[in-house]
Amino acid sequence: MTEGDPPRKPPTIEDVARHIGLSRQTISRVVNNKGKLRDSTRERVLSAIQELGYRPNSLARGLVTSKSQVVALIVPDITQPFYPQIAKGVEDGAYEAGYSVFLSHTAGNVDREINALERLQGHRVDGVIICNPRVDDAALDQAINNAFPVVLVNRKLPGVRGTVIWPGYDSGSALATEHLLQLGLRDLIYIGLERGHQVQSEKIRGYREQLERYNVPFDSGRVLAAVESFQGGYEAMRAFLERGDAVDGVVAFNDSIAIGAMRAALDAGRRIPEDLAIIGFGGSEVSAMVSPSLSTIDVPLYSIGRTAVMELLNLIAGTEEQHGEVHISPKLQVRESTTKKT
Amino acid sequence: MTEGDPPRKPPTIEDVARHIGLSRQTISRVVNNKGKLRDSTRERVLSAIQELGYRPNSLARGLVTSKSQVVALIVPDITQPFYPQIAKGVEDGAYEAGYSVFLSHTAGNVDREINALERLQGHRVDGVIICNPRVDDAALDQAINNAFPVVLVNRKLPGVRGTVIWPGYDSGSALATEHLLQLGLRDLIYIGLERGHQVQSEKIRGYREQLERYNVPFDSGRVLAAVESFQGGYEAMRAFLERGDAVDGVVAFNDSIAIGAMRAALDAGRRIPEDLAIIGFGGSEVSAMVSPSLSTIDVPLYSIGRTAVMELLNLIAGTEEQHGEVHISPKLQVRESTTKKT
DNA sequence: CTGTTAGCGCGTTCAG
DNA sequence: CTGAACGCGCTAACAG
Repeated sequence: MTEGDPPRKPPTIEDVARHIGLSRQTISRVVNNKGKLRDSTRERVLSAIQELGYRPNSLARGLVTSKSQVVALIVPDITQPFYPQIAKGVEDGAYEAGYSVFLSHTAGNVDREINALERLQGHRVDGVIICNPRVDDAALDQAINNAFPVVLVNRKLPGVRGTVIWPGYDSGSALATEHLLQLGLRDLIYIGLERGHQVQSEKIRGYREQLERYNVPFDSGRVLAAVESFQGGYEAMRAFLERGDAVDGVVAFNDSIAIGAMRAALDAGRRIPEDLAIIGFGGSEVSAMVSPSLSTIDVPLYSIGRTAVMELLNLIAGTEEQHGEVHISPKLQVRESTTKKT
Repeated sequence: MTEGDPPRKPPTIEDVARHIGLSRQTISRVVNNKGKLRDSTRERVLSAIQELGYRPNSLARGLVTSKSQVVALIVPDITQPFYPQIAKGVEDGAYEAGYSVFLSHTAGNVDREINALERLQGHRVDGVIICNPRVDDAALDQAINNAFPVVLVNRKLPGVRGTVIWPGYDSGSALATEHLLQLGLRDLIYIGLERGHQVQSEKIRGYREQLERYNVPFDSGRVLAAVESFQGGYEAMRAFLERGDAVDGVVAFNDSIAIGAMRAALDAGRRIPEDLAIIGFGGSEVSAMVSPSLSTIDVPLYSIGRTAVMELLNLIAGTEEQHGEVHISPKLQVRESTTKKT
């Protein structure tokens, strides 16, 4: 019966105004809670809005206010661990503040990252959070200066505006290493990534510091390079074990690698943790699900996300310095993989 | 030196026009590739755009075209398995089509879901994808009819416009069950959720059908209710084992529950798969990382996400019926937890 | 307390 | 092929 009601245009503020014989401005006032107006008027307007199902058009509003009430989160790949939790923190914080959030993922591709940035610029987002940015400093700087405030997660950008959220990779790694050292283990190895980037080098720094603190010589030959995955950890560990060098403890770059390494060790007949203790990094859900469960460095991802939006909203509101660094401390989470049974 | 350059307003189309002494219209034409114009003119415009760093204002554009080039994805919780992969599929599809995507998560809260829908309505998004909607049919119907096209994932909505993407839960569950039955197992149990919802009942249907096909009586006392988590699976399995009833095979609602159950069985001294075979559902990454690795029903989440956007873009373009159901078939993934060693 | 007048930046007519 | 006028829906100034 209902005749084809194709894209029926939504009601405008004008429609509401005419519906009750008032001016647009009055409607606008009650919608935005600005200025004083009679309660009875407010009531009438509110019920008219209700009746017509009026929703203020954010596009029009943004056009005049130069504020879109939108922020964006750029991640390399939302399916990778870390990002979903960060995204949740961002979403929650934004939601509470009345902001909507764009999600863009870049597939670790610089061009796509730049492209996303430009598109967001077109949408006039009020601010952007970028996780593990791949673009170079100049591009970032340009975006920050010309388009919108930026919060960086996992990337330090010296001399550039924008706030940086930086999980304490060095301290976390130190925590992990010290934990093994306190267990009396001395033949440690580190399984990291192929190419050193900022995160990797910080983690190795923490590892090395603790080694030296315990008077264990740091041997770069005992820092293995692995592909960033379960498989990568497996391969690296298997290859190392075949060398026959002594090892009683493994510090891994992240949980996936750690679990891969653990699996390889088990397959090679090592008992965990009796023969070999392993500790990961990240505090992923998986770490509790594997058997033996994996000790790890718990990174408070959700609060990283939340902190990131809060900082961003501050930047947007202009109530804060244009740059700064927020450090977030990870915690040691001890599980079976480093617990000698008594 | 650069004097405080606070929110320097971005250049408008007018700025570009004046910069090279042409009219706005000309600029607009080259930006939108409409109408014919001299190549030399196009060149000049393009380089001016480049030089000034001009980005068309999507807000203004959307205001006049009634198209925002934005779609939204609503999920209960982006940190739950499934959603990140779906989100990635959505993002990729949208990106290629020149759309940006809003992500909103609802924490499984109906009010927040409605709120998100309204906010998106305000942003004049061109369409919305909702995963596991919690809102009632009426609210959905209202949104669909008055605001934007909707694609539903994991929710059948009879008699309502909008496209539905429905993974074959029944066939997947049947696949899992049949797999165990073919292994010669007959004392099966099913570990599902507390409260039956659409997905749960479909899965149980597939389970039951296969049981009957193999002349194994279906006993509702052997359908366990668990909280949807690793812990939940663990508890349910532990409680069941304490009852002492015979069991040689477990079909689980999802991978987390399956892994929890597996852990409980191992803790109770059962060997897997020798004493007990377990199969999950979902094809999560974890399933390959646990030991023994978990057989599962692999759901092509990425392509579900991709399919969802494609359908949505079709709806937006109006080139397609206003409703329909797209079924996606999951596949059996055999791993150690159901592989008798020979 | 409420109404009137301007644009915000852009695409779309319609004349040149 | 190009320029001028109009309006998308809304808020910010001013009036009244």
